[in-house]
Amino acid sequence: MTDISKTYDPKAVETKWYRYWEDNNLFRTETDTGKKPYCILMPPPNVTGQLHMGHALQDALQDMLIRLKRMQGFESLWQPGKDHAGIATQNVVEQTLAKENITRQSLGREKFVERAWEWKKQYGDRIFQQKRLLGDSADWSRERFTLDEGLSKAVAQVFVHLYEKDLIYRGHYIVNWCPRCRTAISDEEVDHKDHDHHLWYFKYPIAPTPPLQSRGGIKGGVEYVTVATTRPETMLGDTAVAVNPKDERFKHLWDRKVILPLVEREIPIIQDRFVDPEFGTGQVKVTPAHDQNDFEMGQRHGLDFVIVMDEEGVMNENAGSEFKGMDRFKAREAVVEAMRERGLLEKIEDYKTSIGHCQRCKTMIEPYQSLQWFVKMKPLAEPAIEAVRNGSIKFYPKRWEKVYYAWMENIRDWCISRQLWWGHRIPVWYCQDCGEIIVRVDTPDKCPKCGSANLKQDEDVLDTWFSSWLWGFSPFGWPEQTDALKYWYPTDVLVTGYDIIFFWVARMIIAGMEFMKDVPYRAVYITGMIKDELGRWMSKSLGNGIDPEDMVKQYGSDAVRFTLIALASEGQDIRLTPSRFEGGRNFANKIWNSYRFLRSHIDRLDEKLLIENPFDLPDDAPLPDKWIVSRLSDVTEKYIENADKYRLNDCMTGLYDFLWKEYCDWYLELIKVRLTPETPDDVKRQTLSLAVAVYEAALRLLHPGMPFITEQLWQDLREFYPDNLPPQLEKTSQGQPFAPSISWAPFPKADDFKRNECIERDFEIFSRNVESARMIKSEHQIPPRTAIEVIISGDDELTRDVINRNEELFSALTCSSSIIFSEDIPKMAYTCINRFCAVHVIAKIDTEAESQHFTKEIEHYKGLIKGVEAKLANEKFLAKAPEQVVANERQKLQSLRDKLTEAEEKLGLLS
RNA sequence: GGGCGAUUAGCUCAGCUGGUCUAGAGCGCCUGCCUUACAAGCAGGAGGUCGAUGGUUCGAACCCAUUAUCGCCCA
Repeated sequence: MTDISKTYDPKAVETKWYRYWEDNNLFRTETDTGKKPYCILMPPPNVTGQLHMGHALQDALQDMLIRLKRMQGFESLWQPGKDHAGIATQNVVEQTLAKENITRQSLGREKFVERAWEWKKQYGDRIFQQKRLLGDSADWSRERFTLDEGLSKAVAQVFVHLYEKDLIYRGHYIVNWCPRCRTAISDEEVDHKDHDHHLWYFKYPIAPTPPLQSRGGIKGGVEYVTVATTRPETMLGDTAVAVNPKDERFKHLWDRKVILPLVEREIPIIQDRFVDPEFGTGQVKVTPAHDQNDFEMGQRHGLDFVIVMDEEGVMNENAGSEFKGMDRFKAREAVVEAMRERGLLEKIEDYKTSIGHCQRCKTMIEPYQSLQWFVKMKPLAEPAIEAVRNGSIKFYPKRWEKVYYAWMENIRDWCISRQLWWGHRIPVWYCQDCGEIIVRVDTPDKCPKCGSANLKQDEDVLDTWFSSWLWGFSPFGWPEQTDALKYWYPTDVLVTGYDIIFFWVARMIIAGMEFMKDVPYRAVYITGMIKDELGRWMSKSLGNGIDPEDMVKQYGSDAVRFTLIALASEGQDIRLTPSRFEGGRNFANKIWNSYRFLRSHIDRLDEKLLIENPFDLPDDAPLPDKWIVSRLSDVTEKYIENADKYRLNDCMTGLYDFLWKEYCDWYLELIKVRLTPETPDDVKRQTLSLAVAVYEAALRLLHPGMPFITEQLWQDLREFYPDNLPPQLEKTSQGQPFAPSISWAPFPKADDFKRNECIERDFEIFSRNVESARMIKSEHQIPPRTAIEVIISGDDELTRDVINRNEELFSALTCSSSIIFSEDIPKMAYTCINRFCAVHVIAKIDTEAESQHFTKEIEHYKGLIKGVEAKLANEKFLAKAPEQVVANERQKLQSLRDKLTEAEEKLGLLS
């Protein structure tokens, strides 16, 4: 570091060191080092993904843990990977094609998939390049992609395994259908939102035979039932009307039929105990192919299933010629209108209801009957529940365990087939000749039953999460029993947000228990989510996102990381504004400048090498030295404790306070007394050796959270040591690929440094009294550099002893010419009482300077008063300005006059 | 309807097992300092009856009950 700039400039530093780390393979891991393994699985981002603040937060936390464990001597693997993101990627590629006026269908499946791979090759690495800007120390050489050959094999293997265990089945069921994505999605991918909606009441005429038994509801000779619905267009697919068998009101309708209007289909009236008599009229329409409850009712009563829409939500021929070809919402209006025209619309009520939307594209979900593949989850869930219950996996914060149980205990079957082209194609083949279903990992060439080669593979692909849920073991080569699998599994901690506990965390645990018979990780650290300053989610549509890459450019990566970690307390959401990163930047700058201070003093020494064991302090070492070492020990101990509990924010704020307040504000200020030109070089060297040693240890403590600046400064201070290495590194870098880096230096331990609570108490006595004296000076406008006489009273032996032994330091920090202990306090003295004693200050007042000061102040106030008076004398102002503004001006005038009077009085006293 | 979280200084938030909590930090504000590491800084200061009510306790921001407001998740 030839030229140390006055402010820290992260740009040059960050790219330089990231390249150094990668070039020297410092993040590479091996399975045969004899070290204990430590592993975090990086939640695989979508290939379509751009880095957002959530990644930045979670990566900062993960990287901090990974770097910490690496420094603590673990073989520390951060396993990276990407997710093929079926729907998202398919959408992006389709949009690209649309620009060339090509549709997916016109291109054909094979070509389309090729294009998707091309897209992935071209853009898929963007997010990992961005992650490098954050300083992520992942082992990139181990990167995996969910569509890679190995992982695809794992997916097929799992499918076959579950199918053979009868845990995967295929059937016609109601699924959540997204008409825009044109695929089924799972329950978890549906967001329910409350809407102000309507309830339409339709009258269905009762079929004339058998003869009328009751006179209820007869109008103009025709009898009706009235059903209420929130989705009028589905009435075209009604195949029954249902009433509750206990509902006495409708006993007369049993065994009757109604004529479904518009379609003119005769449908039965059935009795089903799941009908809620309170809903609408208590008579409900039944649309088995378009509603979950109705579907079940349809099965119970053997009703027809009439699908009235196609996969894009457009009415089909079953809806009748009047409605065929209409979009479902258009059809809704048309059906209502048609019913009105026929006099069959009884009324419309306002109604609040919850409507499902596709999480990805926000389109309203259509409950839709179709042929899909499902996983039976209940039997799989049981061991996963047990794993958390018996403590094999712990959640941080613990409350998320409840959420996990709630979902697991009410788990429903998982719809895993997707009507997409980009993804793992379902490993099922249908013999076109004999109808045999063949389920296997490798493509069969002929039917095992009839020998026919006329086989057709299932058209659908699997839910992307069907590969992600294997992420606990698939990156290590499963199903092969690789060294990596044996070494790293189970991993240590998963760090992720609460938004994917169901999607991913829970399912990963299920998969781990089923396929590895062990948990995939021992801890789950659930982070909060990043929100905007109003507490809203960041989203493209709101335009309230903060781009981490911009923030890194503006404030530096370390500043962004520090800020995010410091803000991340116990999984609380974080309200973020860009200005929050200033705190991190200022801290980085503080670290930088404290190094400038150390360096500039070392540069002034004739012999620049520092002594080797500055922590071995003699008993008569200065108080500040013993104190800072003790504080270092304490902050180290607390850091390690907090890191074990995933309270990483406390780790960071602890270091912040240590470095800024204790090291810089107190310790460095105190050693300045020993760094004057008059001090002999060997005293300076002694002093600086400890100052640098403490600083170097602090850099190591700080490195997991702020990797770049710490590497830069650590590399620079190597120069002060024999062999260009701080003493500790040599001891432990044996056997490692040798490139000196703080990222391989040993992480400090609390007992590397001597904790001394007596010294800390002494220091508190000292510092409290310094503060008292300073406060008096500040309160009474005594300029900092004006010498004062200090008298201390009410002290005890310890206080007197501490002050006496550190008189020189006390004088230096308070600019005092004398310190005496006395109970005889002159009347002129200013007094401040603290916990230990009373501090009195007698200042020699520089009358001339004070006079000048007050004269200046008086002029200043007079000028301001003149201005305000002029304003208040202006009639136009008084007439036109808002009342509040005028009142403010009056108030301002009064306070200025008060201040003027005060200043004039003080000036009077001086003369 | 069920569950969870939040409510502490003007703002954003810490406060872990009840006891140096006589409640802290950052930002903002006020006063004074360009003291040869740092004005992205230094030295001081003002500002809070910890959402409300009741209870447990020698002692409550913290535990319990009730309640209010806001947010999230599930149905």
